[in-house]
Amino acid sequence: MINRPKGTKDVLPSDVYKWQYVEKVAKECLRLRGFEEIRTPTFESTELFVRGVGEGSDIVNKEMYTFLDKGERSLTLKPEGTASIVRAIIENGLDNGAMPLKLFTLTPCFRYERPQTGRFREHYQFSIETFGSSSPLMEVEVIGAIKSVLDALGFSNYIININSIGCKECRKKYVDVLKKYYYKHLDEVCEDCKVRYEKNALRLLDCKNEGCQKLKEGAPKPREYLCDDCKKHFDELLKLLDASKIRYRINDNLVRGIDYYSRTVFEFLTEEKGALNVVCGGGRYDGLVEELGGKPIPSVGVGLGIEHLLMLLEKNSIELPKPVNLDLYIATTSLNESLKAVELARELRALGVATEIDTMERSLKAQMKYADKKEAKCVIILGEDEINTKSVTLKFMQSKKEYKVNIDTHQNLQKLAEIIKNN
RNA sequence: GUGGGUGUGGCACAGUUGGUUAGCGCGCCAGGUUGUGGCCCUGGAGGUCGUGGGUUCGACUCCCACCACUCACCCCA
Repeated sequence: MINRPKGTKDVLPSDVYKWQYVEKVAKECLRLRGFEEIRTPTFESTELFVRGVGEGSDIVNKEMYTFLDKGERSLTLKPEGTASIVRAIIENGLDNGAMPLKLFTLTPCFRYERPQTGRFREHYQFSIETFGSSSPLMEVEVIGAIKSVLDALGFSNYIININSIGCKECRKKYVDVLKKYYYKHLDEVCEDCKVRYEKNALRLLDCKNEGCQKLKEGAPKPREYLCDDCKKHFDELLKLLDASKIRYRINDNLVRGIDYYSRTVFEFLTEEKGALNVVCGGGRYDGLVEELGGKPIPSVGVGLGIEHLLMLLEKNSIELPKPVNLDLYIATTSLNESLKAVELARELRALGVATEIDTMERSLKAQMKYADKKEAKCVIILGEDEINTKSVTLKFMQSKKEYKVNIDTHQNLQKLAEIIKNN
């Protein structure tokens, strides 16, 4: 027995409609705001992520699916979506086009980590990426866009947390101060924090260990060390959010795990434990395009995990609308009848009626049961009488309403299709 | 990478002082009026009890190892 690889998931027919619905809603929300879709490869040169995501990050250090292809090229399955999009922009010269660029994408992401609730080795990320604006208006645009998706799905059980970690310059100063503060207490701090101190000191701020909380409380915060420009940017952003009636909470301990963020970082947080507590997260990454070899173009983006979102919707008892998959089932009990059914089905499908016919040569009872299981909207039994009189009884499974309909002319078939659609 | 939990037909489970044909529910297939579903009844298919060793006259039940899944941590969507 071959099983699915660890950390992957089968989306079964009974659940696919949820994915389709979320995708449809998300794409429509973004389209309404002038965003365009972009699609990039599933794998990229390893170098792209090493430079984009950051050499110091855990994603690059221990979580990437990296392999050599037969031409000895080092490739990596996307661990996140942003670097790939930035590469595509530079490579295709979109950075020379109209600004701002407002893009969205839906892409699988791969990270080699131990799976747990809401966390997989392959997951789908819906992300929004914008380029060209250094104004806080763009943060509001991006936050507003992803919020509109959640609104449209009826999900509001989150709090927007926001913070500024400063630009390269003021962050460097801040990290020095932070390390100086922690230096004296390194023996009191948990093992993880010791590692953080060395590798990524900013992350000291989101340690959840009980013993570290008190020290964390007293630690200096990024906002206290912002340069004038960064401070102004953040203040304006808050004003704009207020004016947009977007509710948020400043969280001085909010930092993010990917190196490319600058100034604004934000997360939509829920009450859930563990990985599920983040609905989506993002921020500004002004240096990334240049870092990857393009022009110095400022950027803001956000990513949302589809599996996360679906689990959260379920936990919040939010039901997504289930479409009618099958409009009509045509039952037959002989090969001759089946031949006629094939013909009738072809014409009705051309009229947009989702139609299924028997392919098992089963009894009428078995076929009715099957139509019931498949939640067919209605059924026609096509027997010798019907074929001879060119007239069928259309039965609606739920209401049990029945209609006598002639199937002799194309016009009558159109009528039949109308009846199915309108009931 | 670290720590905990669990592993019995497609799914959810019962099955312990170890005893000989391994059970139930749902699902699936067929039949119960030869042209009609959802309820009910009957029958059927389907399991080397995660895998490999060990203890024993005998193991789904005890021991060991491995594997898988799962939850939490690190990290992250």
